[in-house]
Amino acid sequence: MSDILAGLNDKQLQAVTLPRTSALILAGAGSGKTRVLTTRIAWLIQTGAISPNGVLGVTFTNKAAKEMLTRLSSMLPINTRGMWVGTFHGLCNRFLRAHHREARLPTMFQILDIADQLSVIKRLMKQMNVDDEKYPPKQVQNYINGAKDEGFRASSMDAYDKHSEKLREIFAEYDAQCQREGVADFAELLLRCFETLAREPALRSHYQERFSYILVDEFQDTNRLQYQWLKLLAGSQNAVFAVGDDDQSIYSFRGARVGNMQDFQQDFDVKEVIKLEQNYRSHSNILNAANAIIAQNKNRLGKNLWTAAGDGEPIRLFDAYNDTDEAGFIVDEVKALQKEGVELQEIALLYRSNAQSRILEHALFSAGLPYRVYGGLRFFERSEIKHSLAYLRLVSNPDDDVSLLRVINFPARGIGTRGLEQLQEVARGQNTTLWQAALQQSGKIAGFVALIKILQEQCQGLKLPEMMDVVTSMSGLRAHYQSEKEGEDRIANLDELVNAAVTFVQERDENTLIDFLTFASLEAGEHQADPGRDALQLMTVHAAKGLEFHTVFISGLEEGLCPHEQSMSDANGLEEERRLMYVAVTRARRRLYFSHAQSRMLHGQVRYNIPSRFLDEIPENLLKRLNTKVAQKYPESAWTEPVTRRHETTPTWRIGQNVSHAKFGAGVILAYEGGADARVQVSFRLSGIKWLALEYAKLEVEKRL
DNA sequence: TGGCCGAGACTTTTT
DNA sequence: GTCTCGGCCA
Repeated sequence: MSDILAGLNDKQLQAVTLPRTSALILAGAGSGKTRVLTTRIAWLIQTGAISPNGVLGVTFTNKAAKEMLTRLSSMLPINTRGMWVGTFHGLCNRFLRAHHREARLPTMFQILDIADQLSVIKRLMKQMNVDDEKYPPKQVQNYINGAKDEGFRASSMDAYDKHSEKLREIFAEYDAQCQREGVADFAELLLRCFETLAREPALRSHYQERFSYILVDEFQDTNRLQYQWLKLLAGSQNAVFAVGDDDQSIYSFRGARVGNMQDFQQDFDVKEVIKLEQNYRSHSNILNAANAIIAQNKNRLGKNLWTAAGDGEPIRLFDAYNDTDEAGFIVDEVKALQKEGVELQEIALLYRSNAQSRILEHALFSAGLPYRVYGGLRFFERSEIKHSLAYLRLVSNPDDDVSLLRVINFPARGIGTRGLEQLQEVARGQNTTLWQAALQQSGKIAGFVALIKILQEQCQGLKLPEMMDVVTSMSGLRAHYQSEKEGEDRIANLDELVNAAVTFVQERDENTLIDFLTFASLEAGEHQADPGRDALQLMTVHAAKGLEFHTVFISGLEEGLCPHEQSMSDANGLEEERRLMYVAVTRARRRLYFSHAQSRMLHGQVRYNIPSRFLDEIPENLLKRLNTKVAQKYPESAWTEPVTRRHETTPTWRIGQNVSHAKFGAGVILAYEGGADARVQVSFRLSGIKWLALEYAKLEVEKRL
């Protein structure tokens, strides 16, 4: 009937044109998930089922939200600007700004990122005299965020001993402190929105009536709170269209709950589960490998990818002598691919952990190959940017203690630790913010107060980019960096911040300071600039999710790295590692390389790892082994045949690891010798130091608590 | 106040 | 191996 449906396959079409009921779309990698999602919205609007206002579209990343809106406006002649399509956090923020009174937040509340949050926690703990050895601030932060992700406040947390009581107490104090300062952390945005909707029937029914169609992307990544939030907005009437892939759930460590997919079918009485299994990305050798790997997982809804595109090339497997050798191999292959005409930006080097990138970078750098590493500091996380934003935040809300502390003595104005301690003392005594306490001070602190007041006056009526200029100059930031030896980059970034403000004002109609500050918090910017240049893409497997490349190298496929040693002890952890492998494999369109190294330098130690068990799970006929090169390159003595046999749960050994032996009891590994008859030196608690041949001695990894 | 040094960490991180 | 953090000193 209309051309927006043209080219959809049967399953996609079925999903797009479902009647108004809740449905679960199991969308495999490369199955056209985003297309289905956006076409569904377009179809609903086009057929008159709903107006653009009645749609709620939720994603996890700004990128995905933007992509949906862009595609939508290319399909339909509508203005997408006012539509409620965005990230969980973005939409909740929008709600909280609109209903700040009901949500009990100040008009200009500001958003804390993880670093800001940590500094609040540290400060608070110092104030409360909590021992940070016993309660590492990072752990406290995880505790608080974990609780909020589950929908809990301090008051509903269990405490069964001194330790958990203390944590709960810090949690409560932390929330009180944020409330005083008028700031909200990421999890707070969601929780506060949820609580407000739950508490205010009028608001709730307003939104429930408005959003009769709710669409959710990456449903497998939702946490408990997000699930409850969706449930609340759906009420008993609205249709939730949940798109996700349980096999690509790789964020459980951040609170994602795959189980939400099962719960969803129950709670929303889902009659329609549609599987999108046709893959439009890869050749079938790649898909068959992915299918074979993921089939080993017991806990899944079940799905098998297929393609009409033919077998394609075999997957190339390289057995490296060590990590340098592995990197050298990749460099050689990349050069060959380059000669074949493959663009560098179409080639990805994936690894399990960031630490692995260094050696690859080194090899690429020596070979003169341009590359781009994802995952470093993002634009809005840079210190000079955070400093100037802190001034801006103070202009907008001087009660923001985090920002005040960040810049009260930066650039240095002679306000030392003692002065600050005194200030904090006063604030604590009066139960107010640092700013309120600072207003009563004289001397240097009064000077700072005056500066902020002047900035506030000067910014009155200015446009955003002009404000930036005023603030960075008058605060002395610019001058400070100009006098710094290595300050050029920082100055350039400050200029870039002004540019960002210009673009922000142009792209959206918003022009207010608070909108920009919110934008800066919720969208931390690109991981690295310079995307125009043709360069290899280096990133973790996590970062690669959602992307695709002509060629993919997956390196470090060794037990202990992938699966990671800290995840392989329990079944759930191992299954998630396998999903990670599945995600990695399905990134490749045409060519896929696996590599592993017999030894590699990790944490300053040489470690000898056996090949990843995931390699064993791939049918041999899909693989092409490329071992010959290494055998020639290295002398007989140094080269040992790749280990292919192995029992189910062979651990990898490293120095310092706790192990236990049937006869000798518990001990610690002192040294390790690799090779054909690998042996370890163990210091046993009761029986002293011994060398043990790994082939015979039954050593077991000591279980962690 | 800044800089230097030693200790300890160190999986992944959409907002 | 390399980065960050905290303590201590000039």
